[in-house]
Amino acid sequence: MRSNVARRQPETKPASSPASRPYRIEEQVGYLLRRAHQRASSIFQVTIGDPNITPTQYSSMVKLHEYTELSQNHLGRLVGMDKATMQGVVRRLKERRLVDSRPHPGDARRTLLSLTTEGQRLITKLLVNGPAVSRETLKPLTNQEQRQLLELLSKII
Amino acid sequence: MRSNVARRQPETKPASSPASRPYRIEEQVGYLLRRAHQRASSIFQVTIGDPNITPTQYSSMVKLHEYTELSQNHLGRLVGMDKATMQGVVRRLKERRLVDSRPHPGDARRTLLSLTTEGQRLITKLLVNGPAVSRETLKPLTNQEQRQLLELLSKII
DNA sequence: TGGGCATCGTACGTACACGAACGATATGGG
DNA sequence: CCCATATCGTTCGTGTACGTACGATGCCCA
Repeated sequence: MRSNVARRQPETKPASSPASRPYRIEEQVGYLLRRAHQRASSIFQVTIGDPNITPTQYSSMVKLHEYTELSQNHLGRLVGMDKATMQGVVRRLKERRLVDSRPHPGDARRTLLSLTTEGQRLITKLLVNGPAVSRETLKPLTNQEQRQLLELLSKII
Repeated sequence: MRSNVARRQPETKPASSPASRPYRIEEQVGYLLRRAHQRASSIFQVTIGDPNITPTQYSSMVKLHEYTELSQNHLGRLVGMDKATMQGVVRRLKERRLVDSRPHPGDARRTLLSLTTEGQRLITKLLVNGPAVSRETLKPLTNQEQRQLLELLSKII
């Protein structure tokens, strides 16, 4: 198609705006968010202080540290995770004895989650490194740009 | 709440900067990037025009559309994906007959990938919707903010 | 008070994402 | 020419992430 070598400027004129730029995957938000998230995760992994704790496990433990006790569903909503995803995260935390559970007294459908003593100890330790993770991730930006980025990301969630 | 109901201000004084704000998970880049990426992915899924094509499959096909033929490793570098991840993406695209492969003439280690005719047809169709995905994802922002966000994300990758 | 509807947690399937290890091949230096 | 080293693609294991379906339970209201 096109003619001999194919490439550059595929025949999609977006037709939307007249003077629209060519469509480059590297300039699309979704692509940039995926790459940025990749980088942030890898910085987290080497900076947080325990290579076996993942970002989602960390957020879950931080929330449990704040609230003391939460149902699995409620925790999932607080950290922005699907209940199906939450299930796996909680299972792994329980297997490692960082989280414990007991049935909800008044609602037999729910399970109340809380940190074990070891979980408390670990999250207290990891929280010290939390700021360093963000600092390292945002390093390429000036202070003002850092604030801007956080604000813009908040707006599109 | 503020006082007796269990928390706020856990006892971690970050100790780094004197006047540092309390550490809230919702204000950390990594967390915001995860949430933003989630939202972008779900917008992609309902907007791109084929629910069976994922964002990474899409980027891979766009690159193959641009370059005509690429080794698996090279493609992975272009779209920012690990070679192990690439393996699965390519396998699924081949299973659906959207991508084909042939051995590299001069290097027996490599496999050259290209779009099949059906792959060409599909990506040409999906590319029409590409801009709409980004537009929808960036909808909460003004034009200037949109440009800012893209620039800031590029900087931290 | 009972039936319909929502919510909670679980299970299964699919797809990313990456580290680690591996075999095959390529390449450069001695 | 041969070996050390690097690259290419594969496989395995672990951990998100979400849709869908399911059973159990709770709750509202007719």
